Amino acid sequence: MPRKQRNAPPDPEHRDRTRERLLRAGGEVFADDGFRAATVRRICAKADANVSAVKYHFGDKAGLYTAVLEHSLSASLEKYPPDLGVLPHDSPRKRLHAFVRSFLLRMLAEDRCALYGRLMAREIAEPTTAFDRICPVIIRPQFERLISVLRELAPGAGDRMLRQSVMSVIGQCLHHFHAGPIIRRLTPEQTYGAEDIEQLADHITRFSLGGLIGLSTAGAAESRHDLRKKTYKSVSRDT
Amino acid sequence: MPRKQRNAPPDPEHRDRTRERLLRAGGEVFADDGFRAATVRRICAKADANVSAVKYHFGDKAGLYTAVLEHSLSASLEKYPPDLGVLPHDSPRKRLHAFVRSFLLRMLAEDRCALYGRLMAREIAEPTTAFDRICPVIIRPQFERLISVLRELAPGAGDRMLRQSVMSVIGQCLHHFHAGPIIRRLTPEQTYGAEDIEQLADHITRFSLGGLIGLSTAGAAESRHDLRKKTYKSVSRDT
DNA sequence: CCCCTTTTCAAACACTCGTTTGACTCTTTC
DNA sequence: GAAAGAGTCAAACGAGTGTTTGAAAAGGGG
Repeated sequence: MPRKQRNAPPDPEHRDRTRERLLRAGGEVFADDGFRAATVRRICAKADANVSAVKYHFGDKAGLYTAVLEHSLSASLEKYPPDLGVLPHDSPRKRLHAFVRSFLLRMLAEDRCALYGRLMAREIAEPTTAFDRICPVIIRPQFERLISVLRELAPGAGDRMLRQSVMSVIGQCLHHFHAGPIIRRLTPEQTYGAEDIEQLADHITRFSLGGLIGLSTAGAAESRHDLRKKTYKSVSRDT
Repeated sequence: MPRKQRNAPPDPEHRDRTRERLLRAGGEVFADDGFRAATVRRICAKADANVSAVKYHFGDKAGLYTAVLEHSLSASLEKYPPDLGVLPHDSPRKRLHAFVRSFLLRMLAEDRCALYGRLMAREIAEPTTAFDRICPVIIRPQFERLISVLRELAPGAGDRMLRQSVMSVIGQCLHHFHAGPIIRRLTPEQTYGAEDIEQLADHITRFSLGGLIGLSTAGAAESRHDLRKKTYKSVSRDT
């Protein structure tokens, strides 16, 4: 519903649609700076709109933010569907690769459709009031989906091991977003073009596959008493 | 040099040392909120000091921040030395475990000595002007040290694989700090007591050891053409 | 004694933030 | 043409921020 009620815009040439320009500019600024650091003035300047337009169209800054979230969610799901073309009966490792790849693409792709992934990543690092609505419908399902994939890859693993493995996979992916500027400085060889993301998805997938195997097999054998110096009483194997 | 020149404090009972109270309060607030979100008024309230004390003792907010950085660095190195008692001729996997464990402890320990790790983690996610001074003396050496450990664990690995494996290890550790609140909500079973950190260090170490093995061996065998659907022209094996 | 330095304090300054106001333009409807 | 609504705009408001000011307190040295 881009055309509002029935009144035409005041300036038919400049094609009003201030609301949509605000959504677009807001998405970029929120994704770059996060909710708190982003300013409505910067968003409005980028959208070539007056500051009071935020109040008129969205109520306030938080209203614009939630509108941006919902708007970019649909745009992202359109381009990067949850499974990225992988069927549920594909091999688990193939589904793990699809998960990692889509996760990375949603955050790191220079495409505008990657806005939602960046917003989610910021929401994880610095939750806003919108997190309560996002968690059960976005975060939680992805968490459960990844856990089911990992469970197939490590059939004997216990719940704690699976939970922590999910964190290991997610942590690897998110790190390249949150620490992106630092990584670029520390290792300028690492770039984030389309091919780099594909290669990175391969790396994280293989690294995680190996990690799961390492957890399942070598766990009790040697690293147990080799790693620890003072073996705490806890650390009961959870498999 | 806590005692300044030669004059005693104006209030001998209340034990001046405003400067040290500011350092302590500043460390907590900066670690909790990050440099930008932290406010000097909150720090001064916590330190029971006047706002202008920041200007007097440290020049400005940035001066207090760098002073906090240097002050907490020494306190952290005292309790969590770089190698945590691991000798350079220990086995590489033992050194990897020591690295991960000290990395986690420096961030997640409830101890006040973990301030510096938290400050570093915030600096990685949101660099300040102090990052330029910190990078070559703190970040870079840790990066190189971890790379040398991983190189021993995967002798045939190429530079790119090693770099990305470093990011995989660091990313796993940092995730538990940055996403801590979300993890606690998503999986309340995960806590971060002293024993939990030890167990977490075990998990990340084993996961990463397995990941390195998986990268070195299974790399070319199957996952190569199994994972990819449209095989980009890049992705030259770097081993 | 007065002068000097060090340190503290309440108050204000200059700035940015999100938000609000009231008038204004333009279109549609009666 | 008049009334009403949709949308925009410059300007200001109030609350926050980091920073600065100028005076006052306190002790040491001449």
